[in-house]
Amino acid sequence: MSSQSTSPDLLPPRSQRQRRKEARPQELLQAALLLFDQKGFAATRIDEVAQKAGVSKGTLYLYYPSKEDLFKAVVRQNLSSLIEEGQQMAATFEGSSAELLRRLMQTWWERVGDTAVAGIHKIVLAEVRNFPELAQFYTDEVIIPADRLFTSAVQRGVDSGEFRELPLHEVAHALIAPMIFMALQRHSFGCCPVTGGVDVDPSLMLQTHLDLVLRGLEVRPAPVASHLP
Amino acid sequence: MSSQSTSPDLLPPRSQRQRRKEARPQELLQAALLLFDQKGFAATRIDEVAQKAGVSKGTLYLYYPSKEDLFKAVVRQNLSSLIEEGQQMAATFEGSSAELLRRLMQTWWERVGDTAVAGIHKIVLAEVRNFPELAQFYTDEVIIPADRLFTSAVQRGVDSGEFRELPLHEVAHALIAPMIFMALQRHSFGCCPVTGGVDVDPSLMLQTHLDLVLRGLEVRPAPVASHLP
Amino acid sequence: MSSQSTSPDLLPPRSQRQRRKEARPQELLQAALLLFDQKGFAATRIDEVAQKAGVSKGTLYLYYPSKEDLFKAVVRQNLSSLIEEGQQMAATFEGSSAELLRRLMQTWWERVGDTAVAGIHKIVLAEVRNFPELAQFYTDEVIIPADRLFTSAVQRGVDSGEFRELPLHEVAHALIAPMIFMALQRHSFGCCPVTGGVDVDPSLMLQTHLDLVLRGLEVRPAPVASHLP
Amino acid sequence: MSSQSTSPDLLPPRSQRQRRKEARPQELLQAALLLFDQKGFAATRIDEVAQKAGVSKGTLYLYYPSKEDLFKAVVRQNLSSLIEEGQQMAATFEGSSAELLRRLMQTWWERVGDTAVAGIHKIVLAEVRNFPELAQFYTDEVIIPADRLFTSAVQRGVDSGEFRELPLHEVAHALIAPMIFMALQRHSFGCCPVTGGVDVDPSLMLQTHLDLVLRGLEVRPAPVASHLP
DNA sequence: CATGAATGAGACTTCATTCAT
DNA sequence: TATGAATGAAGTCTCATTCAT
Repeated sequence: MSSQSTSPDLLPPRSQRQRRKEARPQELLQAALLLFDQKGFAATRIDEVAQKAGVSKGTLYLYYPSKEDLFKAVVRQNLSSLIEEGQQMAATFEGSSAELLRRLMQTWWERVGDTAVAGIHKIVLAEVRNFPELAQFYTDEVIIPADRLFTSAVQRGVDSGEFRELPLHEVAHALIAPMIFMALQRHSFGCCPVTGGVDVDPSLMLQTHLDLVLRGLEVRPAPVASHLP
Repeated sequence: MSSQSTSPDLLPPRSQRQRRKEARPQELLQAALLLFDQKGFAATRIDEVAQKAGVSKGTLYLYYPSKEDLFKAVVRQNLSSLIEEGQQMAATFEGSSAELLRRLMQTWWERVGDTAVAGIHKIVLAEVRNFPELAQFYTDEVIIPADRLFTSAVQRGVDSGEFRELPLHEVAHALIAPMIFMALQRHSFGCCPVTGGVDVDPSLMLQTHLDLVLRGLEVRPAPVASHLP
Repeated sequence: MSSQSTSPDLLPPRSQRQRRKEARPQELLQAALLLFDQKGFAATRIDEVAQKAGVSKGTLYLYYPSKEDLFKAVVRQNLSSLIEEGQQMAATFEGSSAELLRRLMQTWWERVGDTAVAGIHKIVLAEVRNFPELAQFYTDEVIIPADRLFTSAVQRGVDSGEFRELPLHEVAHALIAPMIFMALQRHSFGCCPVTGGVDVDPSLMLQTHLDLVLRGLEVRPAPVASHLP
Repeated sequence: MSSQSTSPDLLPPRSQRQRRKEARPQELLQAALLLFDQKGFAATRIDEVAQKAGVSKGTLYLYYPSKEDLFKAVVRQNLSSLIEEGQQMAATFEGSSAELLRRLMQTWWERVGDTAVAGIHKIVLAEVRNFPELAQFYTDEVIIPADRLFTSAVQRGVDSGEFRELPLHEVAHALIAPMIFMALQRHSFGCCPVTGGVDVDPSLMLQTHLDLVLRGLEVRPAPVASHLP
């Protein structure tokens, strides 16, 4: 006890209440993410989010003053940070550009496509028209940074002579779209499995897609020159 | 009856009311399609659909006993015929398989991707979880036939030696996903343009995507350097 | 029956439903007036208004799309029409201006001061700050026309040489303020009678007030000239 | 204890916390007065009062166990002293009764009409029905003493032969009503100025009103023409 | 004494659905 | 068959009050 008073830099003892308060945002965001993914934006009830986080409705409003704000917080926590991480990785990557793209997409699949986070994009696609303010927010916070990340990686390959010259945005789009789309599909139909559904294996899909597209990007010698190194 | 089928212009004169009565389902489905596309399922109000179709709310309920039934009718009307048409085209197509794929996708873009019909898929992706019965319905009615159409076209190219051997479902997925995804994107953000949004040009995108994937599918001579370590 | 078809200008038979529909606005406005007067704007519950009018909450919203709109309708029905009536009376009045003022104020007391309508002004005074849009509405719809009515009557007296020249707005204010104030007082304390309250008799008050103010307005001969006709 | 009362400047030094503790009720009442005036009773939030007073919501509840109690405390603090002061002034006044009334009303305007205190009366008028217990309280504490103050002053004028004999309560009412009413008006519309509002100048109003009423009160020689039909 | 996180009843408003006409 | 007035459950959000610390 006396040691505590002499070393104030030690964490002061936290009351249970304080500890809960600090954990609240995390708990609320996690509950919100799962429910948004499951039901969409409009169909998710604030009460349900609060209940899933173990608090009352009023408490949720203590932290997020509206449903839209709650959604924005979920986006920020789950996507903005991830994109930034990807940018770090790309900036320091040393291998080939094809390899960089493989890594970026693999990471994206593990961290987003295969998790509830993918549901966020689903919501945006489906409901952004009814909440125009969210459209701008998501564009600024996610679409533009993500596009920048992928176009940079493709540009890197073009600069190094590894890739052909192709329209950057469109290539980036072609790269990520199948993955996002597969994620959407799985998050919609995947949960309540239907009989006879078309099963696409994600890792096989990822591999096939990369195989296709990276080969398509390659600069390759004209067939007659194929025996040159 | 036979006289009617042979001389449709000799139908006994119908009152305008009768004629309208027969057109009602069409008008209602059209109105519903546009509004579902614009607002999604939950946010579309029955009143608005009725109003757009020029009838009262009560009348709509005469034809479709619930909102969900209305939606199912919209799905049925708008997608089955299209897929069948594609199958016809594929069955009688004479050119290369690459060309067939180009045509299929071009057609899909014109008839679905660039129209309100694309909104149906958007809704299904986003809200099917809240209406599990629709998942099975949509799978049977749309997903499976569409997958069959594209896998057949790829298989055709493999059989003829035009394409490499690759997992069929996954290739089909990789083919259509970027197009559907672009359609979704445009149907969400396209309408309420945000500042700084990433603009993807559809026909450039389509061309780029086909360029990439068809090249990726091509069987090509193994590079001479392939036997090096 | 045949006579009906030949004389379409007779009122068509109304269903009970139709009759109720036509009476609804009246019933709702009456219920709203009483409750607004009793409880104020914020403390009046929409449910209670609907219940008092014998309909459900949803029905009220069919006629008045928000609480503020309901309030505006109450104002329009009860005050705008009354002021217009007063203007008619003033325009055609033939007696002295003092008599005109007496009549205007008598009428005001009977139709407003002594009825629930007085509660409307109470609400505006007390709560208009919280609903700024209502301030403009009430100013345009009530304050300005009422001021015009009274200043005109005073001006009439000044023009005819009956009244002294005094600031018009201020005189009008001095005329109506005690009446309004008495109405407010009675509508607040009057209902739940307190022991020992200061009882002001309305008609005595009205008479005294008019006696005071009209005498104050009179142009009177300087005392020395008092023996002239 | 006795030493303290004789040398108040020698109070043992108090910690700042102690001093603030003693000032708390004052600060809370002041904050409450301003907010009640600005927003009315129902629309004033306890949080806001506490925040304005620089304490937490819980602390406010330590001093005033409910919102209603807080309001009663505000009434008590702000009105009793003022009325008493007026009574002092009236009791020792030496000039004419007309001059006394002028002074009383001038003072009232400066100390109440033009300050947030006027808002208290506004609240009482508007919301006392929802809190019936407050009606009795306010009558005893404010209405009766104030009435006594003004009726006494009028009676003084009547006794001295300066004023005509008229019903006392009603004259008192006619005297103060326009002032209170103007205060109410200004406290409602004054803050959020509406376009085209009817502007009444307070001092011109006060002067006009006194001019009218005091002239109306004057005993004056009967007109010579009074015996004509 | 003081705090402020937490509560939960209750407000306004919306909208799918029903049903008398 | 067609209407549209009426319903009432359910949703988002507010705020006076409580209570563990």
